[in-house]
Amino acid sequence: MVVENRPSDAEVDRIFRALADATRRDILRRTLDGQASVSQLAAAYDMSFAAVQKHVAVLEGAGLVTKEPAGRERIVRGNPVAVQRVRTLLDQYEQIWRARIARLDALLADD
Amino acid sequence: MVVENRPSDAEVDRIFRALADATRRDILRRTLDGQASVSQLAAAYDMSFAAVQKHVAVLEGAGLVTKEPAGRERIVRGNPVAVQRVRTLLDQYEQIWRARIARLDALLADD
DNA sequence: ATTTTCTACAACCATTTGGTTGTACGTTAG
DNA sequence: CTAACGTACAACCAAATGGTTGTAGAAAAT
Repeated sequence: MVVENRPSDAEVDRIFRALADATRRDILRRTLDGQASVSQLAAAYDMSFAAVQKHVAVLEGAGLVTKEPAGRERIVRGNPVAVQRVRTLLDQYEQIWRARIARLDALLADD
Repeated sequence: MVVENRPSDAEVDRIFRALADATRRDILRRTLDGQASVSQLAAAYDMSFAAVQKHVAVLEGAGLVTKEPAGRERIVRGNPVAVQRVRTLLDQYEQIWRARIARLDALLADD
């Protein structure tokens, strides 16, 4: 059974909003490439630990990343399923456009 | 010659930010499906004309939409090329994840 | 046992965002 | 010509964003 519930507007808002920041996109890249603790991530950026913590929270709130406790650390992992879902969303816009082109083609066809 | 210059961080910020609002996503859908004037768009939403005008401006700033004068109206059209570019961006995240999986597979292979 | 490390969270601040109303101006209709 | 329409733009406002510092607590290292 494929769950694949259609995401709500608010969820989509959160996903795109999370992606609308270069630091967060970089965190997503890193954690898709391999897991990292919050402090390891924080070391990579020229901002406070708390700021990076917030960025991770935004990504987590969007479902793009998961955070799992491991001793005193929190391990952050990129969520490939969520990324896939965003692509699916974008596909829908392309479908709309292709449908329009198809209609225009149909108009031009002299059958 | 394929132009396809890699978009800057700021450009990507603008694109995702533009998509992080349900009204703007709806405007994009409509204008990919078929052109519309700003006032036609405004009639579709429960907010002021000026608010819709701003949403269109955000989409235009992100390159997701173009605005062309036609008499006293401004015709808004969705830009399929920009949509395609966003998809390409998302693809890169998936590539990163697939590369990781490939590495893990290589580790497990006992050759 | 003490200190250090990693995290959580609150409080604060400047800037941006998403909305409003109001004014002004070019374009089309009567 | 005058009125109505479509747009642009400024000014304003509340809320959200992206950053900071500071405090506190749990886990690990010495």
